Amino acid sequence: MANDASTSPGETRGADFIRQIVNDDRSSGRWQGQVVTRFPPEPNGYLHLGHAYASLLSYGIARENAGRFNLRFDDTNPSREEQEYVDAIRADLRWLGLDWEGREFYASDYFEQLYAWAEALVRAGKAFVCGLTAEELRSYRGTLTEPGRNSPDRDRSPDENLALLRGMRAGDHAPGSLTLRARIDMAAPNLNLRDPVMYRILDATHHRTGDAWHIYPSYDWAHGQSDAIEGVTHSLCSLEFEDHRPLYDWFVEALGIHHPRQIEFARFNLSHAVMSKRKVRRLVDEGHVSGWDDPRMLTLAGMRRRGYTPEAIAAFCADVGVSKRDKVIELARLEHFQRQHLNAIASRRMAVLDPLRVVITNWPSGQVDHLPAVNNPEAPEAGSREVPFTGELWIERDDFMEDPPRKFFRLAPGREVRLRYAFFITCDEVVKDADGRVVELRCRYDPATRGGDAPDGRKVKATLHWVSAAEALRAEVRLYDRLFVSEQPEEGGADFLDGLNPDSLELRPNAWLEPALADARPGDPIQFERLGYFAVDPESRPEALRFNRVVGLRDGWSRGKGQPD
RNA sequence: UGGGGGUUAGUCUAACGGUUAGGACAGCGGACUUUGAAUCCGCCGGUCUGGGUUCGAAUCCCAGACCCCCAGCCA
Repeated sequence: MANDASTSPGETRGADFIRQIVNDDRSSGRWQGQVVTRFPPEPNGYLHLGHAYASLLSYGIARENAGRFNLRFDDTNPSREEQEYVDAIRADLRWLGLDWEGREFYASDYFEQLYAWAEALVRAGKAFVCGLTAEELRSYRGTLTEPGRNSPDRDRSPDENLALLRGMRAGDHAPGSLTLRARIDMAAPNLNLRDPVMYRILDATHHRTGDAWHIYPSYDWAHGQSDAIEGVTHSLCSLEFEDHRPLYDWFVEALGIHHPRQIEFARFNLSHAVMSKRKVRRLVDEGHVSGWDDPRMLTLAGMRRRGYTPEAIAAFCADVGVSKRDKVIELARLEHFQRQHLNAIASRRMAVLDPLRVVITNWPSGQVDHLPAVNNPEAPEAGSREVPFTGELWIERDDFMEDPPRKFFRLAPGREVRLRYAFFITCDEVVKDADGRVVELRCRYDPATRGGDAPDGRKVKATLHWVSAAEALRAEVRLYDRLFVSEQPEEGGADFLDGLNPDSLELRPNAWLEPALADARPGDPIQFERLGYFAVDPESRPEALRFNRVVGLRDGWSRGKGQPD
């Protein structure tokens, strides 16, 4: 997690531009050196990798500066927000490792205060009730190049406005019939300043306040004031709110309340993926994925299910850095950090995904040997386990070729290879079925090579993973790959769904696992040797084991295969 | 053709007028290897363009190009 020592107060070199600002503010004594940040998700969907980045950034900056970090649900639009999402967001953030120390707030906590402030602005002549319809409002707003026009209601008296506003609150007016607008400048080049809407009348039940309110604050009216109430010092948000900062500042100034500093950063896109809420929702709604937690999704729920670890996500987010330029991060980068973390902690196990039978012809009938196998070569303290070896085994079908090309050095007729942790075997005979398909290999083992070394010093070119047939556990293994073949599915005119990867999920329903995998639980970091990192799916049951591939091992063999040599 | 941002290798990022423009990821090559993994070593490759200031410019100035965001009673 972020514990960047290079960002102590006054120190700016090496720090990103936001941390430099925070450091400068601390050393200049602004806000008495306090640092308070917040993460303000709207509970209208599931969190994804981009939210992880944003939340970790605000959380990290608070921690590095011995400050506070608040979680605040931005629940100002009851028509699309639900408790289900609040619960999911909370769970995701906890899983990520964020600790808001009980400071879990809601914009709706502040509805009463916001309303009182609205009346104050009305009294001060800085807000008015407007009777323009939505369509009229749009036309009065002007365009990017032409100024807007004042609302006919703009100069209504404060008393009348107050009466109307109270009526709005009381439910005396139909949804859409009136709005409360800030009285700023209809000729402002920044459209956000053209008398923006503060309150709209909504006929909806709020997930927390129920039917207590008929009016709901807009984002602009709620956000800065919520920050102010919480004493937020540095309010971090993404670039599209840069245009809103003058309005953010205008409101807190007009109210004369605590004035947080809004700082905007660029979010990122991941290659071969979509991040926008709208598109992610469409994947779910149209059934292109199994749900919000489909392991192919970059939702935190999906990534958790897939087997991604919060540590890897945090390392990835820290590495992406903070800037204001558009960025598309290569998926390989995420995978790198995931491999790096799992390599250090994953238990090595053997699993055969696409099995080919091997009979050891000279193995003493009925005998079972138990061979010690290292759990994690990167962590000797993880110890070892024993794997059973018998005369009938499964190996990976890919690990045998009847007529191998030059650089294939796994098993082939007449060739000797090592079975990991076990013995050298030599392939004597290939058994085929009526269709010519290889169904069994008959091999001879060398008893002197027990453990995997030949006393005579002879070498083999390959080491294969294997599982003893009698003791093996059957499982379904799911191989996940990028959801999109196109690098940037969101770009270009074509429908982003055209870029869907038809092979993003490959089932291996007949996999065989070594017995030690019987008690693996969801969340346990596991490497299937030579294949990749895998995780137990939450829906896995003892009688129907199910594993998900998090990410494959780097594979120099298959990478080089397509290249001319 | 209004306003607000942005532009350093394929990707992300560092540089704070003085570095042979650094690092990571990707790619390529090699060493090692009981995971074709990991590890180690090496290579490839960059300052948007054009002027100017300066002994010296990615950095400062001028002009231009290109990209992103904004016309919800969404956030």
